[in-house]
Amino acid sequence: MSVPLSSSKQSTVFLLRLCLLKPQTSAIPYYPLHRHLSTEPNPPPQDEESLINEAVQLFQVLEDGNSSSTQLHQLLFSSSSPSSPGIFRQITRRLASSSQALEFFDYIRSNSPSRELTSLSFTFQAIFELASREPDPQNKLLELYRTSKERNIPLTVNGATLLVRCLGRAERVDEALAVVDELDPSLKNTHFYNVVVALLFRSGRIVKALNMLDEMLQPGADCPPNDITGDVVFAALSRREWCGRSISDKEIVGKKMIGLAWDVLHDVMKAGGTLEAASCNALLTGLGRDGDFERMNTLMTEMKEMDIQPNVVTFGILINHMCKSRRVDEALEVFEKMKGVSGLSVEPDVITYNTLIDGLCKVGRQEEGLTLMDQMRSENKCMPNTVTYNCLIDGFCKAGEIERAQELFDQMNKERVFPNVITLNTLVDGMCRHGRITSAVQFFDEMRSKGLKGNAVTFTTLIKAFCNVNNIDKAMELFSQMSKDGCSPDAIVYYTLISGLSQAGRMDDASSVVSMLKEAGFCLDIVCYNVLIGGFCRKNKLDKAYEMLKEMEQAGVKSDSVTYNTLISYLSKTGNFATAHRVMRMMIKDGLVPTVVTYGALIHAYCLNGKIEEAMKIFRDMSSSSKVPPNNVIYNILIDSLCKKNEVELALSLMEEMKAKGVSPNVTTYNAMLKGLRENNLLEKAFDLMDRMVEQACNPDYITMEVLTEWLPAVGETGKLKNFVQGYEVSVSTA
DNA sequence: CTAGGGTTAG
Repeated sequence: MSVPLSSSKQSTVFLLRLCLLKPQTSAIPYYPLHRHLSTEPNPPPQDEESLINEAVQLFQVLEDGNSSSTQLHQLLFSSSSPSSPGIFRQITRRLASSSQALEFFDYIRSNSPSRELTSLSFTFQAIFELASREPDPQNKLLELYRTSKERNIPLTVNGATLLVRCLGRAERVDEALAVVDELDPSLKNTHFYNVVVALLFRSGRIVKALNMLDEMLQPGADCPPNDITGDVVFAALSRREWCGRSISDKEIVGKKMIGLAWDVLHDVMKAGGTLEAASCNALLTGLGRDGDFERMNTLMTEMKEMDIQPNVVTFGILINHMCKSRRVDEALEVFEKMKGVSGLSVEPDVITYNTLIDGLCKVGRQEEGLTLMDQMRSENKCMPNTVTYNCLIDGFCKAGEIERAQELFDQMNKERVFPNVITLNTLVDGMCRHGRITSAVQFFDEMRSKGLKGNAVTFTTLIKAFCNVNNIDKAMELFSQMSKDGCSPDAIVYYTLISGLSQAGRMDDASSVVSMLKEAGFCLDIVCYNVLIGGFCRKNKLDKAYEMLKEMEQAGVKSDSVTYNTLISYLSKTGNFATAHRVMRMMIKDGLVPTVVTYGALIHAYCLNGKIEEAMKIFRDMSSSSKVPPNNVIYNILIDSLCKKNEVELALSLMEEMKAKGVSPNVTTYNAMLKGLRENNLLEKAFDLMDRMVEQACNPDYITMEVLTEWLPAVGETGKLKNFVQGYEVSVSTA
């Protein structure tokens, strides 16, 4: 039964479909729109049928030079000929080829100049249809499209649809979009929009696709979305990798998608449609991705009100997002609740457990994670899998308990839970981070011999580790090894290596890696440019740094505040203050705001150049304008410089100011201050600071200890030094 | 549900 629905109902159908993860039969009758969109006209009545056949035959012989033109003319254009509106289109459809059809079209036009435009449009559509079934349809259609424009024949919606679909298939998206713009907006129908939106999503033009969808949803528009539209949007929504977009774009688009889905779901609710947990789960996932806890909560409440049973996935989403925001105890509460509250219990599955175990490990509660693994076995006969072990191994690695991690690795092997590349990478990373690079490489080799190969992540981890210990040669060796191992480097591998080389001052090597990166088809991003600019500056190669800036401009990569700060820091450190200030003005002109780092760079450089008054001036400036309040790095620079200039009183007053403004001192602050106090033998002040350090649990470092052990015993204050050290031992034992 | 990346002032 096909009952025409009001447009609001039709959009409900769309909304409902949009919200369902799996297609389901809708409770609301669905009007088969496609029947109205079909390009097949109704079969002609019998008398017309014979007229059409006759005309087709006459036209074909006319081509051969016969003089049947009068006959044809009479058949088609005499006052007695029963020309129904679609008659020419019918004839055109039956001609042998699109080129013949075009001739026929011109024939009618020259014989019936008063022919109305719509009729001609439909006839031309028939030519498009013929061409689309012939060889090389894309070029033929484009050619015909040009012809139609030359002859001033407007497109029909189906003609346009055909063109868009055909061009889209040939990935000639821009040409397809030109067709879209060409079509009379009032002709656009649902089918047309569906084809266009699908094409836009497919070609990654998400924003444009969403705008199109908005057009469809406009109250006045006569093209309500149907289930196909829903399918198209859903396919796009679940496709996570929207390649080639920047993060901010992704966010905007994601928000718009979520917003659409949110409205959709609520329209369904208002319309009294039936919803399943799966629909809500899809939306919850999106909201979670957005970090929108508020609306997640609202939705959960609404689910309850509407008697929609949450399932294990629903709880999984909630638990996951609580864990991800480090609210593990709340996650555990939800976990307990799902198991047995108000009669309807939902059994946790291995994913639920893994999520929680990971959450616990990520906040350093890996022992509890281990307990939970035991619990899943015993309480739920739910066996741990590779992911379970990976989470726990990572937890113990991050805690520096590499042996425990290795024990878990052995245990999983014994239980025949097979390690995968993530297990490998997790252990390799853990070893590297805790100074066991050699073991990491050994383990990597061992696994490879057993058939577990590494991937780009493994190599990134090792390359970074070797760069960190300044073993650049080994890092480069690994980089060349990876291609030999049949593992192609991704952008992250290149970035890591470029950064390591730049940090090590090996700018020639860094440049050659940049060339390789480009050869591999990757691009430098802003961070990578900043890394390189910083590297060139440190090597005093300002010309190279400027080359990078030029290249950035050509590549359309905008400088950010880090870029400017890097330059300002270099310029001012080399005494080039005038240029530094000029660059700062450029920065502002460029729409960027000087940050605390910008001021820090200038202040530091003024201090280094002995211009402490200039430094103080900037410092007072930033304090008063207070848009950029000084942080402890700024104070540390000044305190250190003042102490070195023997202006200890001034330094002490800055420390008081820090206290008043709630900027916490750190070990660097205390070290600078204590050195200054030692120079002036201001013992009482030093004791005061030492007490403050203990109070604030600010751990002394080797510099602190050096200063104090050289100073206090020499002035007979060994007791104070002992107390100071003990203060930390006490706080360690109470912790 | 699990693994890897880089930058600027002390």
